Amino acid sequence: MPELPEVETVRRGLERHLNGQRIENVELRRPDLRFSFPEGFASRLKGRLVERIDRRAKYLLIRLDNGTTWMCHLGMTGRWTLLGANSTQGDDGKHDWVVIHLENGMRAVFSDPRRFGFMDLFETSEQGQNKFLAKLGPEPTPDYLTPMNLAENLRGRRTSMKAALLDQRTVAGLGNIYVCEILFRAGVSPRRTAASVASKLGITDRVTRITAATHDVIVEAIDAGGSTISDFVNVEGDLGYFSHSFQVYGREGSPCLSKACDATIRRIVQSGRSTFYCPSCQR
DNA sequence: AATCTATCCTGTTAGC
DNA sequence: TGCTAACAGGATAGAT
Repeated sequence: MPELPEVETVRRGLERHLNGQRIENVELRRPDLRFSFPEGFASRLKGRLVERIDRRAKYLLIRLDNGTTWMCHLGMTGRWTLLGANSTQGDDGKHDWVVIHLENGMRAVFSDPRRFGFMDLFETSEQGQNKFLAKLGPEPTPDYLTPMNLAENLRGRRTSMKAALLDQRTVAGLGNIYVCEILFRAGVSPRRTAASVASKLGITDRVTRITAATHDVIVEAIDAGGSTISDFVNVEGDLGYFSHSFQVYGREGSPCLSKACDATIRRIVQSGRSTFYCPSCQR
């Protein structure tokens, strides 16, 4: 499944192949994915030049030459594949919903079996008003996420730390796996309330540790994504390349990997999602 | 106002 | 062996 580093890898791959290319034709093979495509979607893309591609959280933002942005979210199983003019490789057909025909004869194919992905079009100048982007919190990188603004976003909230970090208004782009890993590295229990982590008095040790753990996990994951998936074309499967580094995710019943800890990783359900944590290391 | 729950979807896997 | 049920999860709408 595409996690943030894979979205970033896809961004780089799309940028490499789509930048400067004109969209010659767009095939829409169904009227919706997670949501309906916007009105006139295919015709509004047709004839446009791709200027560059940005990313915000897990959203791909494809900038077109007429001042519009084509937004794409990969959902759970969304994938872009670049195919040469005569190639059918990597094209399973069954879940290929959007086919972009480029001027140079290549095709960019969006497939998504579970259809949790979605696309949108908006005026780039009105990006701040886009409903998907408007409420997002800071990116999980040092330039944006600081102990100060994390503390502000947690202060007074009665919800659990797990739920607070999954909330895209707290930090943008974190998913279930990352939140589990971040809280383990920070040594903070996922069950602890946000309010107890960010005291009224100011920045706490826990806030500092969560901030640093977030920066580190994201950087490592992006590096792992970048090094493992070297070429975006014909990406192999959805297996988590970062998964070999998991300390807690999916390790229920296995020993904690911290030195001198003999506890067992536990799984609980919070907000309808699995949480993995070490009851001894995370307090 | 904040926070919880159900919903969407289907391939994979665990259990009987 | 073959069936069913649980599970995965981002973001939204609606309920509390």
